[in-house]
Amino acid sequence: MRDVLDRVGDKWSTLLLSVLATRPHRFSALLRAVPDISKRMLTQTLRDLERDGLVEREVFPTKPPAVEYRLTALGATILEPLGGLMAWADRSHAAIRAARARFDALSGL
Amino acid sequence: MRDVLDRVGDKWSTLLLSVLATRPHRFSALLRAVPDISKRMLTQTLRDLERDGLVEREVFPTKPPAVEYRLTALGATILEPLGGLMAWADRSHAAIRAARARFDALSGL
DNA sequence: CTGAATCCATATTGATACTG
DNA sequence: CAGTATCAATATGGATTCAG
Repeated sequence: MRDVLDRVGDKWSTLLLSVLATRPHRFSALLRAVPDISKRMLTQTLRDLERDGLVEREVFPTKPPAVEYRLTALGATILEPLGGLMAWADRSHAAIRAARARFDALSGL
Repeated sequence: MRDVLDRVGDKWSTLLLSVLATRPHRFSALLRAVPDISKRMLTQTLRDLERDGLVEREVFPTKPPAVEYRLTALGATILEPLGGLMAWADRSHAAIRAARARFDALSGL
């Protein structure tokens, strides 16, 4: 349970799942689609998602090789609950920012 | 957006929110309710949740002092989307474990 | 193009000891 | 009881380099 949510809560994992929700992407396309992710973290996060069966990897034996990543059926099922959470974050970010400002103001006294 | 989800994805934050969902708890009660969390991480996570306005802290000026933590109205609103994700994790953990076993078996060849 | 391997700086965390 | 302070161990992430 904990380690399942650990991945869900991972910054890059959620971003990658969101991007792959629209359509399959190649490695380099993901690199461009997710600003600030390093090649290293992209590889590692994709491996984790693949290991968990949320993403699948297809290699096209062209030269140079192309690799496409797509959501699996299982991976698609997480989009709804994940979307619920992102919607909450969207609804609440104003309130959260306000709370942070209040808190920080009081801390600095 | 990212930093909002960062907290949501945090292992201890989600656990604490779940525990506080049932009823307010005192510091030491939380320490007992969440196995393996250290005093240090409990303090820090509670501060973060308080700063974000999801949890509030009430000090009773007794001797020795007692401090109670409870969900705020905002904090209560996250329970539903969070529950959705935990339900997903619950539904999917078998499939995920199977996927991991498959993946690890192939990796070890 | 896709990725593995290495090196290194920094961030997180646990353990411990101390305080109001 | 409810923290804070400090230190040491570890984990994490970026940059770089190399390879199929």
